[in-house]
Amino acid sequence: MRIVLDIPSKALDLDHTMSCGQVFRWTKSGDWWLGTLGKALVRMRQKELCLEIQSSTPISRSMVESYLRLDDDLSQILRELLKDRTFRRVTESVQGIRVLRQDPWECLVSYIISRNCNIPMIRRVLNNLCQRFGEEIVWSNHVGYSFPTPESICEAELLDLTKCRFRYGKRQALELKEMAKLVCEGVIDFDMLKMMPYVEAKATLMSLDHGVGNKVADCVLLFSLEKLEAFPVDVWIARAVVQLYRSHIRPDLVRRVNTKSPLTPQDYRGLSHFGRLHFGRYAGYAQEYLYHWKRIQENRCASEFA
DNA sequence: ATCCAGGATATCT
DNA sequence: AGATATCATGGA
Repeated sequence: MRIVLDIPSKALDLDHTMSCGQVFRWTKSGDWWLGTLGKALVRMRQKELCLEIQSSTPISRSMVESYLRLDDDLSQILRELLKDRTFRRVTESVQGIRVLRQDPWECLVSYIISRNCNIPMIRRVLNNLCQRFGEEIVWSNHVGYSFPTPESICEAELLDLTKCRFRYGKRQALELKEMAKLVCEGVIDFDMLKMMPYVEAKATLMSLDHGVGNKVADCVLLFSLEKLEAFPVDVWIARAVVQLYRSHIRPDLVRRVNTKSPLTPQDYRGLSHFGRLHFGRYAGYAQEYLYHWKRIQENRCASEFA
């Protein structure tokens, strides 16, 4: 399959999009990115304005276009964000990032696991999880694993889950099992969450009380539940915002970020609220550009994807 | 050795 | 409401 990206609204930089820390399971070998979409093992590569896609089993063009959010008019989104002159500095070095439309269950699990971890570790743990509880997919010389279904996690033994070596072992194994159960029972209904307004959907996710706080909720909302106004805040975003928008941020918060003291819940609300207010309905897009820009600046993206 | 990474939560005051 | 302790991996 080929997708031609010959108009600005369809602009894309596959490398930046795959490596900017929103997804964790894609790997790059040569110029091909290899990953899974549903139960298909997929590889894609970009040459200038042409995207080439191959898969182990047939997948539809609309499935790929949806995943890459090619339905978003990127030139229009950036036109809105670039009304802020400061943001231009960011897009001088980072271009073509798209927020991906992830599967909500995979996204939820990924960000529950992500707590207090760096990206290589998140990748390792997720791979452990998929190898143990997903389905093996063999495709010529490639081997991959589909993401475990909620049912498979629901039925998993706690001891087997902990073998995935989560950051917070047994505690997170329990959280995943509880979440899987709620999804299986229909208590968590991702289609409902997609239809709710941002604030309501976020409150619903956080009220479940199984490892979803402010940050995880915002990531899941942005990356899988159509809330492009969500503005997740981690240490990198805090540093980027303090560096670029210092005058908008309370001095004591600036000092705490600069001294690398832990972010309090109020700090989170302050920074996330600033993001949504300042960048508007596409704050989540701005967030991804800021995040990747700051990590490149601090030299933290050195090839973690082999 | 110490510090740090896409934090959340229970338990204090 | 706000501060604090706890959870407990693995790389630099």
